[in-house]
Amino acid sequence: MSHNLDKIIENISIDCVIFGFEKNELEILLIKRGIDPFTGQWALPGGFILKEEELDNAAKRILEETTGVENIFLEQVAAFGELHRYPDRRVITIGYFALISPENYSLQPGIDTSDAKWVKFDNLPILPFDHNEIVKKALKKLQAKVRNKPIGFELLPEKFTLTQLQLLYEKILGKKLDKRNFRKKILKMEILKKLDEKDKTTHGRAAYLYQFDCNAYQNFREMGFAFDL
Amino acid sequence: MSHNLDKIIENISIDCVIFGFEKNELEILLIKRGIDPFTGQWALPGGFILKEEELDNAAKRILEETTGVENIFLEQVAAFGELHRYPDRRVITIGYFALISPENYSLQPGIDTSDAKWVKFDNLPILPFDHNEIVKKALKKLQAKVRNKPIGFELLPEKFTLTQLQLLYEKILGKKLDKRNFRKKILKMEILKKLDEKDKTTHGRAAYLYQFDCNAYQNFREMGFAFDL
DNA sequence: ACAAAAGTGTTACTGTTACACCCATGG
DNA sequence: CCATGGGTGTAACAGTAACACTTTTGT
Repeated sequence: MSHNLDKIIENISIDCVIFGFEKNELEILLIKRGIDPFTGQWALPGGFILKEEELDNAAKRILEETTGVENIFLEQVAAFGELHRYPDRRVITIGYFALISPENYSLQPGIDTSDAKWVKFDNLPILPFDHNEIVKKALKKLQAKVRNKPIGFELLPEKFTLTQLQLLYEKILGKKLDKRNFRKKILKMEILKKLDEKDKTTHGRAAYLYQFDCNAYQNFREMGFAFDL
Repeated sequence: MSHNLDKIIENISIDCVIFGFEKNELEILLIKRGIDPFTGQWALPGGFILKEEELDNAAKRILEETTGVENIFLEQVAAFGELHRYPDRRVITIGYFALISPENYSLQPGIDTSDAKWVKFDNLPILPFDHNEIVKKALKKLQAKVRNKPIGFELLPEKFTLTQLQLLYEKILGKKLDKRNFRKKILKMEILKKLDEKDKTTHGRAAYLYQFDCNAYQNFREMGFAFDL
């Protein structure tokens, strides 16, 4: 059921790019639109801002209402305002993005949405509006972020192997990394706790599981890496 | 004279953070508001988007109409949408920023603007709306940019000394840099042409003047520095 | 001749890259 | 016992950081 038109700002919307990582694949969360324009097409979860609502809250609310994913931290990407990006009238949209671990959330399509699913990033279809543009920019932002701050906590299950973590980085950056160098680098940060358990689901030798050390991790993220002149 | 209200989108505005560098000081371009709210106060140049206008063009037009500065490249910072940032009604603003060399532009206050001037960044007054927030975020973006790509072309006069360039970097980054290391680093990029002329306006020993080598500079900027994992 | 700013190299250290083999496990 | 993926070290190289004195010029 759509929101009352009186309560929304007609010319500004929000669209969310939600990245997930599952079965060693980078994914993105799409919804099937339940209203015009583009009813029935897969698109980014999005919606309009209420007149009395902060932007960040609007993003959270819209994501929850359309996909059931709640209580996550969304970050702004940019505003997108091409003249005819929205067919009916002039609508400028503000892109948001987030990283989550799909297995921790169950999808429940809601307002204006008839379905919701994770799609492999590599198989992303052509999306309506300028949604492919938004995804592209969100990915760039994510790549820039990965170079500055450690990432992964949000995308991986609680326990994971170093190989999984490396695959995640490779998917985000779109290139292969050296196993030994990657491990050295990531372990030197001292944000990982090695567990006694091993992951036995894989074929060959069992791999040790790791956990993020939340305190160290948070410190690191707040400071960022120092890329100083 | 204000634009016709029918032609603008009421709920979305643009505000511009224009950085300059003059007499070894980082500056910012402010206008004196000629209309409510906040008539008579110094603020960022800003205005509303026309219904049939691209965002980037709107930013250019607004900057030109309010300050006389034209034909420069503006880059988006972010959208700012706090509930009561604009007193009369809900207005979400999109921040833009640019770097220019003040001496190359003459200021001509225009629409809705009674004056325009450069203000030292260190003496920035308290600005109306959330303009101080916008400036803060624009500076962060500028700092991030400086770490990725060479900068300066836009902010310095055609001919400049290495000391001037270093001061510019120090002002942007807000810290002292080592003279020898700075020179080594910047010269190794091979984006500067050493001239035969010297700058005799200073007190002590005269310094050689340099120019940017536009081709090399553009290449460098497009590629960015490689901060690879 | 003195005050002011320009210019210039070296060394130690730190981080990055490239690279190949043995190990544990399940089937 | 073999196929599969896990795990490990080192050496060359590149970049960064710390550091102080001499040179040129105008007054």
